[in-house]
Order: sequence, then structure tokens, then C-alpha cells
Amino acid sequence: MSGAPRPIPAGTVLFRAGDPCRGFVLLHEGSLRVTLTAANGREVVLYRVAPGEVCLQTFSCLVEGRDYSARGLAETDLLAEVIPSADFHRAMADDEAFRARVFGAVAQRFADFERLVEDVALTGFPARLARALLRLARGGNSVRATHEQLAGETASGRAVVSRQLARFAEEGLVETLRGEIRLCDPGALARLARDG
Amino acid sequence: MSGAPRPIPAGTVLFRAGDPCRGFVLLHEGSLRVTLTAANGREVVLYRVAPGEVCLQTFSCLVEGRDYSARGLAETDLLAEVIPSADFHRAMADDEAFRARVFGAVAQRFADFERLVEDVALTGFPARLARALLRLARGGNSVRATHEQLAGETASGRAVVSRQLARFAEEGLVETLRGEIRLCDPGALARLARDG
DNA sequence: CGGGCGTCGGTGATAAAGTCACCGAGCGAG
DNA sequence: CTCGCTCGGTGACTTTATCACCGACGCCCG
Repeated sequence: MSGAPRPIPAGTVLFRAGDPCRGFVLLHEGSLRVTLTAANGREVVLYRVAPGEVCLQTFSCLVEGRDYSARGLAETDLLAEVIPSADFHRAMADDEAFRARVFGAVAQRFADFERLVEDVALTGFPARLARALLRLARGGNSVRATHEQLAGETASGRAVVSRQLARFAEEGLVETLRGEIRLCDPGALARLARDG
Repeated sequence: MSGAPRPIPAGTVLFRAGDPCRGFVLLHEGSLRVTLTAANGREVVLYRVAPGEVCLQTFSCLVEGRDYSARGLAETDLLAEVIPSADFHRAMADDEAFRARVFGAVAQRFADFERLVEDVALTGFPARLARALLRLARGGNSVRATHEQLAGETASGRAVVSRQLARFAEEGLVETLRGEIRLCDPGALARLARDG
């Protein structure tokens, strides 16, 4: 398409709220976390961009000429390609496959947002936390994350997470270590995640 | 593009969660409200589709072949055009103006979702309610809505809205009538909406 | 006009969630 | 080992949400 993919080390902030937008980001490898930060410092994870996806934070910027409204952080080392605005528009016009890819990303983001809203607005905290654990475990039975990070995932406070995890541990659903949560009974967690 | 715009009376449910998707909706006139409903019956307003915009709930469906995940209700009488999937894809390929319009709608939805998440996850209830009132007043100084509806807008409960409105009334910010709220001090409300 | 009835809103009681502050435990660096 | 930092546990409190109930209003109809 254009521009060579370039490596970006984990921990890099690709963009922050208020930044002007430089180009369209297509991710080849790694995980990009997009978050929203409140005035008081609280932070929620909006979604993650996976390999093969395009970052749509960028999309809104390019289309409307707006600045970024959220923060993008490289969760792992990345391999990403930055496509200039003109090239992006041309590819959208000419390249069927590229269009399909962007559409897919848009649909995925919508689904993510809907999930997030449903979680935050309609779901009790225990189920929300169970969902976050299952999501972050990605099929495995262990999550490497601090309570602080889980608070970001659940749009809640660190103390709230600590207490709920303690309750889960009492019931034998999880085991908590420093910086890691082991899922002892993923089935029960999944049931809790579904049934509220 | 295709298909004639057709009138739809207020109150019509255009789609509900789980429905298969029939086509791509382009709105000419009126206001379409898209909501998410919980198992327990609680409902939040995700966003509204305005004239000239496309309904992106439809978008995700067509692109990914998924069913609807939310509910679409005609808030007023509508004039809408339904574009078959094939026509939609062709227009996206060929028609620059159509593409620009769809992109605009996507960007708008993203902004709406971000606002919603920010409201629900990062903002205290009084500010959230103030924002909802200002948004629904659309520059005017009166909102025609029941407390129930405002609960949907703020992703909260009816009783919570009642109490907060009573407090606003005490402070002289609003005056409450049956089915209507008068904004007596929009400036103060705006300040509250901004500063949390 | 005067009931009957459905929606709307006020309110008390209680539970859940979030906030704040503090402290001790674990871990790594020097 | 000790310093210093992050991590997590916990008590006390505030805010928000939920549940249940009831009176007020509007409307239709006899």
C-alpha cells in the first residue's frame, strides 16, 4: 500500500488526547491499547487494536479533521504502518480488500463499544469483573495484571477490584498472587459473566 | 442511489436485538433512537441518528453478517430509505460523496460512544444529568421528558433522577413540571456539566 | 360531574458500588 | 540488609442504585 511497517517498543504512547492526527495506523503485530482518561486521573480501557486491524481513533481524526480524543499506548512491542491521509482515501476508493478490512475494523469497534456500554451501564460489578478476567485470560487460566489495571478494564476503582477478587477467592473461583490472578473455576466465572 | 424514501410513523420499532438485518438505512427526516436493553428491562440510549445520517447499527450487520444487537425506535415520524446490501457496497466503491457521508456518520458514532462511556464511567451523576438536560434542550430552555426517559439518557434509575432534579430545583437550576423540565439557569448547568 | 385507571413522580429504607486514606507486605536495586 | 517503590488489604464514609409504596395528576367514560 505505502510506507514500510516500523517497529515501536512496548510502552510507547502513540497518541494522547488533544494531539493532532498524523496519519492512519495499520497494525501488523502486537497490541495497542486505547484508553480514556478523566480529569481526576481515572482511566478506562476503550478497546484494543489487534494485528491486521486499523486504529479507528485515527479514523475519526482523518475523516473529520479532529484531534485525538483518547490515548493510545503500545501494550507490547508493535510493528505498525502509518498511511498518509491521501493514500488512505485513495485506497478506500480503489482497493476492495483494503475497504473490507477497514469495514471489519469499524464493525469490531462498534461491537467493542457496545460491550463496554453494556458492561458499565447495565451489568453489576461482579459479572463485569468476571468478564474482564475471562477476556484477559484469552482462553488460558491465568491473568497477569495488577488490581489497578483490572480497575481500568472494569471502569471501577482499585479497592473495589481488590475486595471482589477476595470474595471470588473465598468462593474458590480464583487464586490471587502478586500481579497475577489464576482462574480456578473458569466455568463458574463464565456463568457469572453471563447471568449477571 | 436506489429505493424511494418511505415514511415511517413515530413509535415504530425499526429493529430489535437479534433481528436479522434487511438493508442499509439512510435517514432523510426525523430522529431514530438506538437503545440497548438489559435482561432486567433497564434501557440506555446509545445514540440518535439524525437526518442525512446513516444508521450504523445496520452497518455492522451488513459488513459482518451479524444480527442487530440493539433496538431502533422512531422517535418522530421518519422519512427513510433502505438500501440493499449489494447497492451499498457498490456505492461505497464508486460514489465518493456517499463514501464521505458514511465516513462522517462513522466518526459521529464514535464520538457519541466516547461521550457515553466518558459520561457513564468517568462522570458523577449530577454532571451526567446536567449534560443530558442540555443535550435534550438543544439550545432551548425546556425539556419535554419524563424522569423515566431521563434515566435512560443517563444510564441510571428513575428514582435517582427524581431526587437529583429535586436538588437542582432547590438550587434554582431547574423547575420541574409534569413531563417537562424548565432550565432556569442553563449557565450554571453548563458549568456543572463541564467541571463534574 | 365523578369515578376508575394508568402514568408520573416523591420518598423512605436498604443494598451495592465507589472513594479516600492509610499501612503493611513483597520486590528489586544498590 | 535497607531503602524505596509498587502492590494489595482494609476501615470508614459518600454516592449511587434498587425496591417498594403511595399520592397526584390526566384522561376516558359512564
